[in-house]
Order: sequence, then C-alpha cells, then structure tokens
Amino acid sequence: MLLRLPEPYDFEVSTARFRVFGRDSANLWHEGALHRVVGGREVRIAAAAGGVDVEPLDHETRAVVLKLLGAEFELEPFRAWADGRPVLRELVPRLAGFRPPLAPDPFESLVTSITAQQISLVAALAIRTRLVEAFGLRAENAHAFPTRGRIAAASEGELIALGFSRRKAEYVVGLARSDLDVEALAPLDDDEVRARITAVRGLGPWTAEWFLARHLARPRAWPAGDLALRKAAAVLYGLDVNELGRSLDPFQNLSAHYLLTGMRTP
DNA sequence: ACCCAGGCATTGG
DNA sequence: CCAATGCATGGG
Repeated sequence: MLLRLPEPYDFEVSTARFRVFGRDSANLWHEGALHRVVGGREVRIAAAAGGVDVEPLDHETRAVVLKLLGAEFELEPFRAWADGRPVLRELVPRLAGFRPPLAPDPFESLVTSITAQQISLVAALAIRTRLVEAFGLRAENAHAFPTRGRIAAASEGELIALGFSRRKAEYVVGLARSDLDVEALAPLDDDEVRARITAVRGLGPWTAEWFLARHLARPRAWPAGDLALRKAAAVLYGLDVNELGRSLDPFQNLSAHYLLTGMRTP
C-alpha cells in the first residue's frame, strides 16, 4: 500500500543512516527495502512514487512509519529559509528530498543514544545490534527493539557480554528500571524534557538534545556537544557550534540533520 | 601497537 | 567551579 509523504521525498537519501554505519537489525536494510517490526509483525518499506510502499499497512503501522520517516517535519518553510543562507543554500538542494528519519519509540531513542556516547557510530551500532538480537523478538528478518521490561530484567553482566562498558551497562539497565515516564515527555516544553532526561544517571545534555531532535522532532533541538556537529560547524562555517546554533534559529534541528548528512554525502 | 570516534559520571584541585 | 580521568569497541 502506498503511504504518501510530502514531495519531494528521496527514500534512498533519507534512509542512508540505516545502512552506512553497519547492520541495524531493528531498522534492517534487506533486499532494497527497510524492514522494521511493528506490533510483532515485520513491515517492509520500499521506495514508491509519491511516498513509500508499506506492506502490510494497518493503522498502527501507518503511524509508526510516518514517525520513522520524519513525516512531521515541515520542510517547505525550512527550504525557503535556507535559500537565503550560506552553506545551506547549496546543501539543501544537493540533498533534495532528504527528510530526516526519527526514532519512533522514546525508550529505544534513549538506549540508542547511550550506546553511541563517546564511541564511533560504527562501533555503537555493532553493539546495539547485538543488544537487539539478544533481547528483541525476531519477526522474519528484522528484530523488534527490546522492550523496556526485557532490559529491566536483564543483568548488567549480560550487557557487558555484548560489548557494553560497565558504566553503560549500568546506564541502560538503570534507565529501564528507573521511574522516568518516557511517554509523558512528549507534551512538555524543550527545557522540561531536558531536565527530566538529564536527571537520570547516564543521560546527559547530548542525549537529551538528540531525544528532542530525533524522537520529538523539536525544531530548535541542537546537540551542541556532538563531535560531528562541532566538526561540521568548524569545517563548513568556521564557527563555534554554539554560535552557529544561535544563527540557525528556529531551524536548528533540520539544519543539524542536513549538515551532518551533507558532511558524509560527498 | 597505537589513535580516534556523534559523552558521561566521578574525582581531585 | 573547572580540569583530568576511565570507559570498551571497531576501523584506520
């Protein structure tokens, strides 16, 4: 079934994230399509004219796939705004049809960020995929991301055996067992979300900001502590990342995604 | 054998 | 309050 997305939409460019860092068993690139488990069933998402082909497509799947593919971003105002600006004026047309994908699930988003703290995304994904395959139920080819309950029931030793540092094993299990209500964050304003997230051990400013950016799709989210984003600010603008962030208001989130994707898409 | 890679908590001044 | 330190893996 066709699931429409605002045009232009380039599925290959938009989903490159799910391929370039290695095998992602929860967002699996398989036979030219993106596979993800929704409600226990494997869903196949493929390029199609006017949007994507989704099979099977039910009510829940529609919502998850729209979230996953970043349908909620308003790209038209961003493109118009970017047109008058240095760097983005060239970058946005070069990545025409790029719509940043999102993490559909809040717990998954936070755990994914913990795995990616400090180490390369290739190393982080290798570890995360081992976690997904160890604790997430498999459908056909893809695995569901492990549930919070399953992680809460795991031991730190089991995570260490998958390649987590002792600290990160504590963070992940501790988050799963914490009283943070991740579903309750969505209606809160940016600063309140930051405060609730950073109150949890192992979740710092960088993780909070990526949660705002990649799960809640907040327009002004700007992970200034991000190593790759600091490099992009220096290389593309010759600016400090915080200065650049202020100059990109109110489109910091989309700008960050375009800058990072542009940096690794020659 | 190094060194770096999309952080964070902890410790010591 | 700011600087230094350890962390584990994958790739160069």
